[in-house]
Amino acid sequence: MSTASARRAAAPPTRRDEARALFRNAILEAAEGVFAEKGFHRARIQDVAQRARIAVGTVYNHFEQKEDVLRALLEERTEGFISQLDAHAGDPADFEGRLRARLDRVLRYVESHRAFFTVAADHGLIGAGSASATVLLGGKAAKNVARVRSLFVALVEEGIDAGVLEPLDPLALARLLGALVRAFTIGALQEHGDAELAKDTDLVVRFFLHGAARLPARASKRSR
Amino acid sequence: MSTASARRAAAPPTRRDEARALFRNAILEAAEGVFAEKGFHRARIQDVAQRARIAVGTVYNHFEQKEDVLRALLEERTEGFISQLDAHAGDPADFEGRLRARLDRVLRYVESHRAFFTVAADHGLIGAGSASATVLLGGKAAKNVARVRSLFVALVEEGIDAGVLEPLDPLALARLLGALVRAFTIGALQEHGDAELAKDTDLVVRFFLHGAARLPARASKRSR
Amino acid sequence: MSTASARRAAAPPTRRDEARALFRNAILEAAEGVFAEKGFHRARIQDVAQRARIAVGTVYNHFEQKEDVLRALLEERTEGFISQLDAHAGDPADFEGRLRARLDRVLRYVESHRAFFTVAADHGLIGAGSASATVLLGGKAAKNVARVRSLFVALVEEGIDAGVLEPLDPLALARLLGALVRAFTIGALQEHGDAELAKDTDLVVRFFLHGAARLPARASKRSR
Amino acid sequence: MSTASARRAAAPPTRRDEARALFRNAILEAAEGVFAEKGFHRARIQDVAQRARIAVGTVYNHFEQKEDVLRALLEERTEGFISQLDAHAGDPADFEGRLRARLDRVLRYVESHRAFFTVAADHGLIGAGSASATVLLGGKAAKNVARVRSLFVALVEEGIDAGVLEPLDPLALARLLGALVRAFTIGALQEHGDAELAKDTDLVVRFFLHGAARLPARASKRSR
DNA sequence: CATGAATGAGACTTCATTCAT
DNA sequence: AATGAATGAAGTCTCATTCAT
Repeated sequence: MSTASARRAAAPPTRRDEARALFRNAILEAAEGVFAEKGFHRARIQDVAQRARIAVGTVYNHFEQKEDVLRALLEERTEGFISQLDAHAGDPADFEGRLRARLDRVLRYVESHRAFFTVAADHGLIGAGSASATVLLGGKAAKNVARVRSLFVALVEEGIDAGVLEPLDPLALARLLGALVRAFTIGALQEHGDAELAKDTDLVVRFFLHGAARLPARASKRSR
Repeated sequence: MSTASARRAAAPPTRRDEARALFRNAILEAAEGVFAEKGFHRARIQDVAQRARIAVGTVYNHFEQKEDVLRALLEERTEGFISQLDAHAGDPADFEGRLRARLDRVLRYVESHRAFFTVAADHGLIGAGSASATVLLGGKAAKNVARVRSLFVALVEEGIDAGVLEPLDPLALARLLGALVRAFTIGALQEHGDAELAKDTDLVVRFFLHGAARLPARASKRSR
Repeated sequence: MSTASARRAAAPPTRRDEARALFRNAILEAAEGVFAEKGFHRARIQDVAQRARIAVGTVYNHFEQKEDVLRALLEERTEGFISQLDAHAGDPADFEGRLRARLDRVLRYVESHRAFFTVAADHGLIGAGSASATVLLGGKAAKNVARVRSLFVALVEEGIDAGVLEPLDPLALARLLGALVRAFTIGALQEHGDAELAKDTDLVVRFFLHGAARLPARASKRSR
Repeated sequence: MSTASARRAAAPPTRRDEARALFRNAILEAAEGVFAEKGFHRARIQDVAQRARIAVGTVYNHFEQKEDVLRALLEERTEGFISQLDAHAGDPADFEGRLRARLDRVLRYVESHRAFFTVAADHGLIGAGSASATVLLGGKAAKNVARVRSLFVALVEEGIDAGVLEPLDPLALARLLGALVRAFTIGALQEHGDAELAKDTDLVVRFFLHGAARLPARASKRSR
């Protein structure tokens, strides 16, 4: 996009580059709020501009179209989600521990970015997307969805390899996991806007591993 | 729902009533297709009229606003979903059997109404809805969502009472079940438009009851 | 465009067809005036609508884009110009007479459609067009220009065949004739908005045939 | 025209003046190209700046408005046209020779400034102008048009005085001459972008003096 | 009641112009 | 002065809704 910034990719960001980034960020943050409140279609560029305290035209200096704002928002912020879901250095060694650590991070992350994930829900970031979103964003969003999905797949494959998960179709397992995450993040937020998501990490792990059925009085229980 | 039919619930439908119903139905069916293809906002009343092979004005003789078409579509078609999810006369007596039967019906139903459920996904019928949909449909859709949710709750409570499910928070259990249904219907459809949903009934039941963890050669199995 | 009217191409125009034509005409007439006054780019669709005493949207029911209004105006009205320039039944037999009759009609026609030809001048109908017009109208206008030009060419070829014109390059002769027509119609109108064009027919013919040089007391005159 | 240069008409140009002139020139040249390609309205100041390899703001340091760039371009470059059309020191003494020499220069000049004259055509420099141009440029362009016209008038009056041209209305004769020049410059360029205009000088002179009619085998020819 | 053209509010987007650096 | 991002007025076009036939 910016020829200038491309030319000096290696150089330290100039003051001008920083200013650009500030505006860009302000726009995305404003858009996040407005889209979350009104939905993408009902949100006017003017609303976004107003909330960002800039002029309408300025939005168009940073994004070619309204849709591009949504796309950028999605792409930009998905990174955070993905990096939480990804393995971190200090994660426990055993699968269940790793799983819990990663889901815990994800739940906390979503909790602290409610507005964004309300928007994301509209546009198929996690689990199933919507028809209109698919039409709207075309293949662009698909990339993000695919990345998230492949992370889920990798995670369940890890579990299968560790002998913790039943060696079923990894796609089906990943779908289960994705559904759980979706349900206990976006789903929960939509039932109670102020839900504390992170407190359900254990439940999610439990549901994922053992489902809802009554657990027999297990030897494992005694050992606790 | 339909004021007209409610008013004369007892009286036999006149020819005029039938004609009205025909138009209404044609409109709803057309809308289902158009909404599924383009998303509600991108769909023009004219598109709906065209597909129904009627004039634009005629749509307005049956629905006050564009949104009413969506609402009616949602309300009308949700009935079917709910009645599949509801208990039927010949359902098995044991909880797992009942659960399987009911989920199987639901999966089949969704499979045979793909277009509608693509729309429904956009508007929060099952599991979590979207921000824009909530704004758009206001309290009207909430009622349907609530009905579906309470059916899920009732179902899991049945399972708890039967001693099959762990006596956890029924809302959490219901959310798990809803998430599974959503993932293996709408979620699956969006990954493969031509997915055969019903073949996954067993998987859904299994996931719901036992999760994804490796099942040990269990004593519980023998005891059956 | 109108499927309906196509379906009954042969049938007599319905009342609806007539209404369409009325609107279309009103729009074109309004556009003619507005474009002539302000130029195409400065003319707003709203100006056209206002002058036609209709709503903005109505313009768009008849023309897809603003440019289409200009195109239609050009195409539609060029017919008249061409039919005046074309041979008529009662035209004299000798070349000079025919030429005079045809030019006379053309001058009268332009005189009675000043506004249109002021617009046309902007867009290359007669003689040379403008850069912006070429960009603007693309190949569409080219067709009309070509038709007019070929009429001029045919006319001069007639003159050559009749032995009245020097057998020079017909394209050059046609360019001369076109230039004369342009100069004594649009050119004259732009010098004096209220010029009476038709009184210059003789001058145009004279210039075309004999140029501006002083005519000697010619033998040719005697020989008549 | 340039206030700065007028103020110090007598003083030698400082380095600063020269720098100004360089920028001004670069802008005008860029504008010439852009206007010719896209037409004035479609051309953005940014396009001009880009082609001149300067910033948008710089254009505004040299011209108050976009229209001023067009005006300056027209005024500045018209000088050249006029000075070619004007009498030069070494021009032949007889009228036809003078006429031919002057037209030849004009045709060559236009040929070597194609882009400009494509723009000029849009804005009424020679012969008839356009409605939008008249509105746009107001009285400013009129001055140039008037100058060119008066040159044509002076030229034909010379011819009348010399007894070479018929003593008709000089305005009409001038219009004829202008029309010919227009047709064989701009007109020709628009038919073939790469036309060699100068080779038609003889034709223009011939048409102007004797029109298109077949010339009798004249005694005058022998007498040369 | 069906029809489909008319209506006009509304929103995106463009781009001339300004201005802080 | 040069720069180029910010500004916001303005105009095109869309489409839900109305209404005369």
